[in-house]
Amino acid sequence: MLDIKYIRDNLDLVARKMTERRADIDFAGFSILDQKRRDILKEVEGLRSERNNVSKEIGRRKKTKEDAQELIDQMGSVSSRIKKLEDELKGVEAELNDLIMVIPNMPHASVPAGAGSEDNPVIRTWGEKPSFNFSPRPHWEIGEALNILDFSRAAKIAGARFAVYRGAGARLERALINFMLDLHTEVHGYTEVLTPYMVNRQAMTGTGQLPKFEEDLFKVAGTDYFLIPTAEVPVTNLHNSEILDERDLPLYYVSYSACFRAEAGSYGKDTRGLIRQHQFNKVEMVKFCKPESSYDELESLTFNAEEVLQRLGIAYRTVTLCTGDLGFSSAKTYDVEAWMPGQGDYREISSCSNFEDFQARRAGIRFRRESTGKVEHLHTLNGSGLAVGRTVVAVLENYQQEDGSVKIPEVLIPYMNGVDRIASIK
RNA sequence: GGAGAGAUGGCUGAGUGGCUGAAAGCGAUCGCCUGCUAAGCGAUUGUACGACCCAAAAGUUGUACCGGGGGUUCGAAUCCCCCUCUCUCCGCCA
Repeated sequence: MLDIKYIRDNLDLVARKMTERRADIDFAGFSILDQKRRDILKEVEGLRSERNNVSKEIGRRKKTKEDAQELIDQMGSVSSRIKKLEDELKGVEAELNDLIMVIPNMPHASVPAGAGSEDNPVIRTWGEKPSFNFSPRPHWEIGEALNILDFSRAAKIAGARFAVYRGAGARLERALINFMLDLHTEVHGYTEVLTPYMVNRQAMTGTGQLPKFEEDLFKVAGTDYFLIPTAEVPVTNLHNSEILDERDLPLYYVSYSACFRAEAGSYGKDTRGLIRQHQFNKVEMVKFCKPESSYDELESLTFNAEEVLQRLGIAYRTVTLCTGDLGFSSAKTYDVEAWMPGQGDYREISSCSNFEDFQARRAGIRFRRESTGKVEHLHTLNGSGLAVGRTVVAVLENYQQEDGSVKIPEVLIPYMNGVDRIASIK
């Protein structure tokens, strides 16, 4: 969330940025509630102060056996007035909170204005798209022909938007997970964590999935648990309500997790294949850092994600999300899009974001700056490193051979127990 | 699932109705002392939200906060109720 004082002092700027983001926020209502809250607070605090003083005097008189009944009677009415104001205050604060929690983050000054994904500028491209002397097939055809992906049996046991991996397919998914985790822990300096896949409402609120996007989540019936849509949620919330030491920053975490998304509102989109599943695997990088370094950290985070594709030898491009395409909690996001020959298009395979202090304020994640002794909200970032299912898509489609087999990228061969090609047995 | 014990500041831990934002110890920071280190001595060691002041910072001041929520009371860390979490024992279980 945004700092309430910041909104109050920069109302016009915030309102303008929210329009760019296409977020419809009731700022007039905000101002009224904010003023009302402070008015009530002023009165109630004055009365509480009075009550504290008089109560002390009552205590003193009782000790010296003086009569205090008059003061006690007097405080009775003050207390009931306080109670009434406190109830009122609670209501106003709840309303104000409801409003503030659905205001998205402010886009960073470097984020280009735009309406949607078609306005995202490409900032770099890497690698050569493979050329085929046959027409490249989509991964679901390759995978089903090799009997390594099975969508119809997945539909039988779960439904649409699920997949069963089999044999070398399952091994490929696992190989990619291990390859990515090893790269980020051994080369890029991240600490691996393995977290719960279900979290409570507070954690979901901390990273911004709640209260606004509950319909995108799976909720576990009969409990107050939600299935995580990304490891960002448990990992970022690892430090919620903490004050970290400045010397411990930056913190780098990498976490493999299954991810669960309801995909409400995406009916008809990517209905075939592994691109859009209710459950998929992802290796996620999360950083906690000081405000002054978060944009440098965003660059290195994005390069860390890109390096996975470079080592796999898969062409990609990186785009900056424009204001209209930016996620709710993000101040700036780069999407890395891998070339997928079977789709004939670049597809998002990683999304790297700087949330600045937006999540840190929601989740209460702070650090103490040694030079001033003051606590400040730190900055959080995260990025996929990478979405594993989509990486399988990229490998199958980029490394497909005319005979229907799929070569295994060099770096994955050790993770595939020496297998360098997936071919159908018959 | 049953029975019991707990939750207090960076940590340990006192505190059973008012003088407690909270003893004491540890740790940390600064200073003194000191060939070096250690020891010793002294000081410091909240967070949030308001108000005042204000370019800002600083400062002054008020309120709240002892797991979370509600209640009793003139007054609650302290009494009562509900919830969450942790620990121990029994049962069950991968």
